Amino acid sequence: MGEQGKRKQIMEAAIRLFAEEGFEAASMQDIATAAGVAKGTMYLYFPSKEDLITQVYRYCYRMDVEACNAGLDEEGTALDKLCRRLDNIMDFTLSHPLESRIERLYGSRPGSMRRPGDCLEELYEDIEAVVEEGIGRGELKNLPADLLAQTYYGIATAMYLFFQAEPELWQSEDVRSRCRQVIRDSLSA
Amino acid sequence: MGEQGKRKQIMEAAIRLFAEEGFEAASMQDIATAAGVAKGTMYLYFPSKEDLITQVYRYCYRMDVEACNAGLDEEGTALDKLCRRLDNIMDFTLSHPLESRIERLYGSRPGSMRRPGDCLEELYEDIEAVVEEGIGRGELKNLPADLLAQTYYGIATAMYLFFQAEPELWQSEDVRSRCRQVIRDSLSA
Amino acid sequence: MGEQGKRKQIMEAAIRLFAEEGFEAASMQDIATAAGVAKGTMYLYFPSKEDLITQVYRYCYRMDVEACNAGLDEEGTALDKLCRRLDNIMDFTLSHPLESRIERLYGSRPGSMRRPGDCLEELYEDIEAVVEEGIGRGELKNLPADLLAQTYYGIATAMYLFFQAEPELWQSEDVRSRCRQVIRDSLSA
Amino acid sequence: MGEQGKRKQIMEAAIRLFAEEGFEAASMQDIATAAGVAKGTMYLYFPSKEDLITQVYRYCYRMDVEACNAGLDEEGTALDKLCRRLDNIMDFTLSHPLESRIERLYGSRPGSMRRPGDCLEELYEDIEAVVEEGIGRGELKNLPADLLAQTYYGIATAMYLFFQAEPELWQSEDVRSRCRQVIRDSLSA
DNA sequence: TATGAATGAGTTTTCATTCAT
DNA sequence: CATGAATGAAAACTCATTCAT
Repeated sequence: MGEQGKRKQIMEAAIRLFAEEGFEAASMQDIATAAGVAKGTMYLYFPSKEDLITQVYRYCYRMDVEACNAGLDEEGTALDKLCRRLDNIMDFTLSHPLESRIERLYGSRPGSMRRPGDCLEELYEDIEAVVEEGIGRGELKNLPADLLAQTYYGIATAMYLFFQAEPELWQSEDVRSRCRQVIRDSLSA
Repeated sequence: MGEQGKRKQIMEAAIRLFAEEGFEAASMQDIATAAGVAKGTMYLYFPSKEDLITQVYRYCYRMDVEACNAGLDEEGTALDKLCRRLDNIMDFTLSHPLESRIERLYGSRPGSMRRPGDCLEELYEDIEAVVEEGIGRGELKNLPADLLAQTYYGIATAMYLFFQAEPELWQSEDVRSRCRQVIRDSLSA
Repeated sequence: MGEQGKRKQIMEAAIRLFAEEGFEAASMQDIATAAGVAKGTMYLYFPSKEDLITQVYRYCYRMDVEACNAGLDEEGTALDKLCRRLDNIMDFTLSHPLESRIERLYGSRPGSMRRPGDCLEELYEDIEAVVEEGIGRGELKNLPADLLAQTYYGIATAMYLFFQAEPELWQSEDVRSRCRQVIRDSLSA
Repeated sequence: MGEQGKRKQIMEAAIRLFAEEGFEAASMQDIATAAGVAKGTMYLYFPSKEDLITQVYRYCYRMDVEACNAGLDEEGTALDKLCRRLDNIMDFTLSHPLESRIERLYGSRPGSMRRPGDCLEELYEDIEAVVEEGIGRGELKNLPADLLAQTYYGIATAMYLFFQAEPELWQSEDVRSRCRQVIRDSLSA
């Protein structure tokens, strides 16, 4: 028992410390201590700190992608899908603030542009696919699909940053529907 | 001559290295070398690295704020002001990619929420003031002013990140007007 | 094996270098090299240079106190105790010149008066207790006990500094008895 | 005016800062600032910090020697001279605590044994001359003259350290005469 | 003479990584 | 597998000293 439990302990401690202190300020020793393992043990599961960071990021990113894509195919139109996605994002973000902070920290990491494959690509592709279809159908504005996708992502990010600070506001169905309306208005043709 | 030239050299080297490598990865020695001064000279102009970071940030931030607010009062409605602001942001960002990167890096620094007075406050206040007025006049959607302001900011950020990658697209008046339309649609009542 | 051997190596190297070069002039690197360990290893055993200094001092001080107090209760009168103590001091000092130099260096460190608990207190108290008793019995001169104690300490220090330079002289029982006589004459009523 | 005034300002500031902070902790900049001159000016009057330290020490030392020797030839016996000297030391020390602190600091500087000519030699020689004569006359104990001189010096130092802490005690003629008696008893044959 | 900006060697300290047990 | 002592490269910062003005 616990063979891969160690790995999980390390990941969880790393998520918390990276989110709270940042990737540089959290030391391998800090994480080891928080995870209840020895420093050397870290290197049995992750070949380097850089690797740990990447794996932590990918893990958070994957959680996010999956949470965001949940139930999208139940929706008909592109706008419905994007609004559903907003709900998903918000749920994920409010229930997993550490993981969503990791994503943001990693995204603004210097040199992140030099790490192709790491960053947001799949997420953007998923959104872009929906957006492209919507543009094709004349449902969405006629702008480059990646621009629209990025715009959508920007709005969603703005909103979850806002509601992270005031989570109870998002409980109001009225507020939620008006937020969806912002999405609809901004993107629809 | 050159007395305060040294200070400028250091600031410029710091802006470039911080933007390219990040605040932690760029060492004082790196910056000194890039600025063509000795390590010790850095400390004649900036008492500590943290202080250098703060001053670099404030300098970039101030440039940004001033560029963004230029000519806003020539515009009548809140939406006009916000669209003009989008143009300003885009101009600033395309002509000063390093400075605008510094701003983003600083904003996502760990512990940045604990540094009051440093971060974006004035910028948000400027936007919020416009937004609030627009809401009051029934011109903008009836949502919390800070949420609308943050949404606007999110869209603008999304757009400038997009156009930084494809700057020539922003040259098209057609694209520009459709971008403005996204702003209008998303915020107007 | 050798686990706490490292700590000892470091302490010994530190004692030698501090005694020879002084606390400021001996760098952590110097001491590490002399101890045959890496710089980083120093910080496994001592959290800072200041801490190393304090621990080195306390170690020397404790050796001294214990050596000086040995067998004092075998002596009857205050003067006998103080003469026995002189023998002890001299033995300690001649056999541990580095340790006794550390004590003097530390005592004359700037700011040492601001470090209560560090400096000589117990040593003085021990002497003072003997002196006070001797004054009470009319055996010693009627002067403030702390003045007499300090005077005794001054004589003893003067003597060990002298005999450190000419150790073979102290081998002469004749010289020793005349030194004791100096103590007796100076303090007795 | 003030040509050599600068030199004096620097010396006085150095005496104060060295006495208060120690030779290493007081920086050339600190002293320059305290003296009201520019850093570069320091080097017009003193070729190096080490040299400044030495000159400061010699200045204090000379003051001390002169103050201590004052009026000695008015006294007849060796013991009278040594008691008079004690008065002189005490007066000097109580009126010039900084200068006397400098002497002590310098004396316990590491490497001071490697600086022949700097340290106490003349002072000891003066005392030794008196002591030798006293031994020759049978007035003082038959011990090596340098040992007796050092003992005398140790007692005097102990006393002035004591009375620096409680200066008003030294005002009592009774206390003073008993202190002189300690000197007499300890040294006389 | 006087200045103070500039220098760079040197200091303390941290931390990712290795490896013998 | 797990440990944690040991390492040393690298970082921030200080300060005596120089030198152009």
